[in-house]
Amino acid sequence: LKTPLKQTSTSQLVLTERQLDCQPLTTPPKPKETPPADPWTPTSNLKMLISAASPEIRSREQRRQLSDSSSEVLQTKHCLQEHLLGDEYEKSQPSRKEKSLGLLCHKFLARYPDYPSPSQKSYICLDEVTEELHVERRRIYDIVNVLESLHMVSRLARNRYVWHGRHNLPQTLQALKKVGEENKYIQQIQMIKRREYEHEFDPDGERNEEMASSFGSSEQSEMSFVELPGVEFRAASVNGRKYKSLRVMSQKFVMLFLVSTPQIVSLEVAAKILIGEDQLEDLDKSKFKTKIRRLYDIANVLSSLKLIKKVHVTEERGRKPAFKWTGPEVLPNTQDIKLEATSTTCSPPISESITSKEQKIQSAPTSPVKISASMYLFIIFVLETSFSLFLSQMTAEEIQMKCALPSPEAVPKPEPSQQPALSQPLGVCPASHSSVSPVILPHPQSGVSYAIYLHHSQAHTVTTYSPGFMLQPLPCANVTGIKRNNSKILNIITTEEGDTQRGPDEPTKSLAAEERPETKSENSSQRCLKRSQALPETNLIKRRKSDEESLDTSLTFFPSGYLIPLTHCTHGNKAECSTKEKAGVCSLQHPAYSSPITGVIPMPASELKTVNIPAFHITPLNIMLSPNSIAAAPVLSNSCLNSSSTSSAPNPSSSALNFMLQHIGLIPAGVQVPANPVLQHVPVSSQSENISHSSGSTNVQEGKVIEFTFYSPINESNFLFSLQFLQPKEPQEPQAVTENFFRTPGGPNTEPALSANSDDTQRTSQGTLYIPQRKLEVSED
DNA sequence: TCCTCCCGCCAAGCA
DNA sequence: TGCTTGGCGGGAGGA
Repeated sequence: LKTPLKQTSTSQLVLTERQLDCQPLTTPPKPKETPPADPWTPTSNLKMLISAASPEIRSREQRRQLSDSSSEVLQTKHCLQEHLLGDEYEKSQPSRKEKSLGLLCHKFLARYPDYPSPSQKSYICLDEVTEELHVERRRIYDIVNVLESLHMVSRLARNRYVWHGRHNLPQTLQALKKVGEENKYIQQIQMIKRREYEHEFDPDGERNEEMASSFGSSEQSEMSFVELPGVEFRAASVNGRKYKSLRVMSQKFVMLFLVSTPQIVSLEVAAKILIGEDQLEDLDKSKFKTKIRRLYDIANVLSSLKLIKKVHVTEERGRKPAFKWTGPEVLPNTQDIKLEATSTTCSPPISESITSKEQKIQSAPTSPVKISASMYLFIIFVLETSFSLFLSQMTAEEIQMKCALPSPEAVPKPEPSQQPALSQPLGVCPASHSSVSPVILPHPQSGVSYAIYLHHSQAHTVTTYSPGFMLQPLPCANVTGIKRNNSKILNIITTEEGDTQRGPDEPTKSLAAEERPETKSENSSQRCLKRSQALPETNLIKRRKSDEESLDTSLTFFPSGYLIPLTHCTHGNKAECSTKEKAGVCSLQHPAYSSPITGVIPMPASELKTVNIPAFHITPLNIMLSPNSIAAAPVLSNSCLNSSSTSSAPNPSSSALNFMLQHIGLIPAGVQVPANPVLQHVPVSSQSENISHSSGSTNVQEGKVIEFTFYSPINESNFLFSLQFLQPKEPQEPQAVTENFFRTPGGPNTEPALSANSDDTQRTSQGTLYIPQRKLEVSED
């Protein structure tokens, strides 16, 4: 059926006319025909626009006065319309825009005070509303559902609602933010954005598989309506349709804003997340369009409430509609504040619960010293990505030859008595999971947990830690020096937080106290790989898969790798080293020293053909971790990097970069920096000063470099990073790319200085992030 | 042409 | 059983 064409007949309101013409009506017939007091006319809508633009006149009484005073004018206009010709009259009809849900919502809101007196409840009768506003019930439901999602109204009975106004709004937003964090919307947003990029270069990529992985726990996390205590939810068909309800969609939409930084959400991303939670596999176009439609409905109401505002995010691929949160800032609740205060005044015991720890971290987003949880996640991600890329592009032989690492047999096993004082010798762990034991590293803010697969022989050292917070920094070891290549890789795979979804054979539930069985089936490894796909980029997975043939099969199931210097961890025995290790991957050069960590993101030569200028690199270079730092970093020595030459040039990991930039506030959430570098001169944004979680050492040097220190809540160490905005003035040879890659504070290819501070409280790691200079803008309509 | 979203069908669910 | 509620998608109007 088509939308009824506009009628050109005479006098009455368009809507009234339409209602009379169109049978049957969903709206019950009016008991009596009364002259419209506030009809849909351009004048009335102009009135609404004016009132909407002026909050002062938004009170109910003033509105009604306006309406009354203009009624005569309106009637006169109607008389004029009666004498107009059909075309003219049609032109005089309210345009589509004037009948928008947003304007209707304005009218609806004008009927009730923002903050009604608690003693005097306002009731909403739908029949009255539809009558007075001259709209169909269906439209009122749209409005009421969104208002109900914010607990501005609640349903009393059929046709009857209670108006709460904005009294509950702060509480509601706080609750929604909390739920949004628990549902890991940050990660989902990042995942979608990342995938968008990858899809550009890999349209046939295995997106669904990765998405499914990233939304793996969505069924579990899929929540119904978020209620507030004291605000009862009595939706009529709540049980049957709650998952698709506009109410729930509205709440989720709001959550996306509340957890995003900056608080800009594009419709596309929101729709994908909402679809992803419903049914990922059927990610078809019609479903997407439907979600977008609903989001427009919701956005119109939220805009009327002045909670969001439409903007456009301009990126490389064009202009995208998005919405920016303009509502009240949602502060941590009192419990979080209390936790924060506690954490700053005394050292919490090691056995402090994860939840408390997370809350503490979450509650200090603007701490001048501590890193935000997002930043922490970013570090994990960058390092993971770096190493994944590295792994995916170097065959075992290459690793062996280029790194020229001694075989594990050549490495003397340290005496057990020495181990506590020694930093953890690290290397590439054999991919065979038979020798690894998992622990969970919970991500503080958004809930993604990292399952860290320790070597079997290492697991026991972890069990000495508090099970409540499994990874704890140990007293600083006596560091006498740091050399490269002393690495033992611990596998880290990302998992969704919900342990309940794991099978009984899946080990991460056991936290640190459990050891992994010595033997682990290949299927388990594959499951690990699958879960690991939640974070690595799709093309990485593909590349990794394509490289399986060239890699030892033991690497096939090597989801990702981290170098985690764990003091007190014994290095694995020889039996734990697979053939891969024998090939030099899991070799230990100097067991007595901790590992300086240097990362690289190789770029295949094929990409260099089209990307001949290294606009940016994300290179956690020369990350020097104190031996007692429990941190993650990609494993690759400078010597490896240098010898990589042109065959393994850096790959700009745009996803990681975007993650980084967005979470330090340099670019909006809806903006992506593409992988293809386009060099534009953009001075370092003043936003760089808004790195609220940076330390006092943050500074901008000549508008080109930002250094910031962040604090790892897990190992309680500081990391020093610098963002360098590069503007190459001339194309560089691939070799130059490689050279730049190794830039360190001391210059290219310099030996990283030992940065472990003598003061234990200032243990520092360093890295350099090369950021492209790009133009990114958010425009408002 | 694409974006925006009005409009009303019709099924689920309630009284 | 009639009415309420609301998912859904066609397609109109606007940019």
